[in-house]
Amino acid sequence: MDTKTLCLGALSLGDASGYEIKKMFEEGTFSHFYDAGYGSIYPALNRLLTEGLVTCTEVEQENRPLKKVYSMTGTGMAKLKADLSEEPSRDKTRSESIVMMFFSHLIGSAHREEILQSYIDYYRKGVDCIENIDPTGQPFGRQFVRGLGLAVYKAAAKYLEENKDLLLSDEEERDIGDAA
Amino acid sequence: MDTKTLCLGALSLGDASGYEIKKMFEEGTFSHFYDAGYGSIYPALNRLLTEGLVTCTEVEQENRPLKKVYSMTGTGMAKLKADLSEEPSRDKTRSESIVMMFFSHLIGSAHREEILQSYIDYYRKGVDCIENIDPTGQPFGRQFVRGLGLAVYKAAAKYLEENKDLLLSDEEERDIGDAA
DNA sequence: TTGTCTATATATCGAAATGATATATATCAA
DNA sequence: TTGATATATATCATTTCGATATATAGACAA
Repeated sequence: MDTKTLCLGALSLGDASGYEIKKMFEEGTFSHFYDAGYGSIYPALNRLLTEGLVTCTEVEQENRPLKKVYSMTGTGMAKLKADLSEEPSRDKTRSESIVMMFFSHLIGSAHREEILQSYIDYYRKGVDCIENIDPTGQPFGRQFVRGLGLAVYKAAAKYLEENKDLLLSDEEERDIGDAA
Repeated sequence: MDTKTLCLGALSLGDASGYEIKKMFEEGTFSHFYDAGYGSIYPALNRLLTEGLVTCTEVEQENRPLKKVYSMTGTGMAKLKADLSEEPSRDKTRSESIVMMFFSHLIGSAHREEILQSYIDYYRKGVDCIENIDPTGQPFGRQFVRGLGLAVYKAAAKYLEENKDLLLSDEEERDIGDAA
């Protein structure tokens, strides 16, 4: 599974431009479980075009630049279903915030507080964002994923808030303090 | 922050070979918050060598191939601290399992069950793995991260187990069933 | 003996992704 | 006029990915 598959998935929800698909990854439909940027979305859409899995229509807009709207072909839908029927590979995660908390003995306490507060905010905003999605009438899988995101984000926010003292307390062997 | 920084972080915990560092990403120290493979670890180590941030000693072993053990230099430690003191970029996540659950209306019910069960097992194993790490005497940040991982993994496993009916129930508008 | 599997090790490569940036069409404020 | 914002498409040097290769061993089955 690669960005092509996710673009097909996005288009299975309705025709969209590259920019709109990026929005879905950014702070929308897919944001809490799949990450992709312009540098992979546009090449993926071009590959899908070349392979006949999507079609593309240029649309003129008022007060806005020209827009390319992509649609799935029947072959594209078949490919999406085939990809979804494979064995999933393992989850991939990279969190610089957690790395910094792991090595928090190597950084100053002001930075530590900053990272922690930003991370709490990130999860609280994520909870709000997911809660604002109305699950009514959506496919069961989509409702399930919404609930999973909520459960995880709430648990993370709760833990971060309740255990901040552990992260922020000073260790006797810390070799840099507020002087850093 | 890139794989070089994480390799420096790994070496701040003690000298190690490329293979041992990979193990830390795979099912060890970093596995639930930072992902990296051989294809990025070895080039990163070579770049660190070129830049004088690590040194490397070849060690002969009995019944085992030659091993290259890497150590941090003082410059390497300074670089690690500098990297850890920057603003963290946003978390990156990719979960094919969740993608498949999101589009579960497009796949057969046997595959749905399989994915769900594998995902529950994955989280349950993660909980066991983290619980087996003894937090005693570790830096507070490391203890904090262990607790965060536990909180999140438990919440995910709990949700998955308690809501499996939602994912596995049939929708009237499903256009493929067990025939796929 | 060969093949397969496992574990410990280092390494590589074509394809994909990254992060930053560029460009374009608009609007608005300083 | 410049800078910021929003909507849009696109690109590029660098890094990463996933699979694979190679090496040193040992164990086991055909």
